[in-house]
Amino acid sequence: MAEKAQYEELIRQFSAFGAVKRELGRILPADCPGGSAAVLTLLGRHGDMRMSKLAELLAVDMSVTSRHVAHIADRGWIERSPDPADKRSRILRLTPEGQTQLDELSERTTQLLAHRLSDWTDDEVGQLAGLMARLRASFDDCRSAVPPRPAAPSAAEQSTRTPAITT
Amino acid sequence: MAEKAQYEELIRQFSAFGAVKRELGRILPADCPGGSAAVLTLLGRHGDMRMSKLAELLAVDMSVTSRHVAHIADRGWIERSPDPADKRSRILRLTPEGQTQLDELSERTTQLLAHRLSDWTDDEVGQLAGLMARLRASFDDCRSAVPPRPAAPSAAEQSTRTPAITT
DNA sequence: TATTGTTATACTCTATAACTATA
DNA sequence: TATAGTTATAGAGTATAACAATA
Repeated sequence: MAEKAQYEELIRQFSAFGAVKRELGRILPADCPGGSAAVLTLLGRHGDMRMSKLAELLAVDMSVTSRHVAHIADRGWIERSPDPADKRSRILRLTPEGQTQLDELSERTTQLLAHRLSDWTDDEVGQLAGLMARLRASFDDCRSAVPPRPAAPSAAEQSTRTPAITT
Repeated sequence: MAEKAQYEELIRQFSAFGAVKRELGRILPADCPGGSAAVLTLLGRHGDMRMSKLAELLAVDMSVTSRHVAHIADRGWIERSPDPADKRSRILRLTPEGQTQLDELSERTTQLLAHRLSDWTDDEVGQLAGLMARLRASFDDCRSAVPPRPAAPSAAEQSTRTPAITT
């Protein structure tokens, strides 16, 4: 358990991180904003998946996911095939054009980081990535562990989407 | 200089960090969104300053700063006094009410982090904060060092604001 | 003429709620 | 009745451009 002053310092760094995020956003292609880039990256990393799985990985509401996905589908970067096992679902898959776009994204961001972090060692980059991964994990763990009722959180409580109205 | 795969991993962590940011945003008081909180925090940390200095610390355009500042001034959390040395400028200063609001913010965010990072050591928290500070510094350095003409970047190039039209 | 700060407008990301079509 | 996904609407953050007051 750390000191309060350390948490305050950490919060300040979180806030300042926005500037880094914005600079990375500026190098994106015109019709591929951050949300689209995130979807392409996750599909490239984890392979074909359903909307709900993608929403979970993005850690945003399904409605948000739906809009990002529609945007990149309009541009032919992904295909949405019906899921034979469940006609409500759609399977998302990168098209060759999507892969090309993803390669372009990777090229640009990698190049920017290579410039900006030219004096960072391989080990330091790994440390930062590792600590940020652990940070995310610490927040994820608590999302299911903390809620009011300590026992067996329901599927609805863990869901990333707007709860349906239980009339 | 690190490997391309490491940069890609780092980018993924940057993207996932949004979930942490959003969770922190959810605990803010109703009339104190993230932008207002950032302004209060910087004024508490660095003391009285002018709009332009604040915009630089926030690393956003002055127009954005102006809106955040207007929001918290409307609530009586800061005073905007005319700068005797330059009548175009305004000096921003936390009011006692602003300090109270800032204390409340600090209390809430500290408490959330204490919960989420309960299994992090003091040293680990410090490492993450340190690496993020260095990350920001690496990006800042390049902002003034990289532009097209290598020699003596003009004031306009370093400014955080929309350049005036030079008619 | 240049700079400080404000305002108007537009774009991106997000969440909530209501809706559909399946299950 | 519950779930997968879509769409409409609203709120926050940001950037660009045009503007007023002052240097």
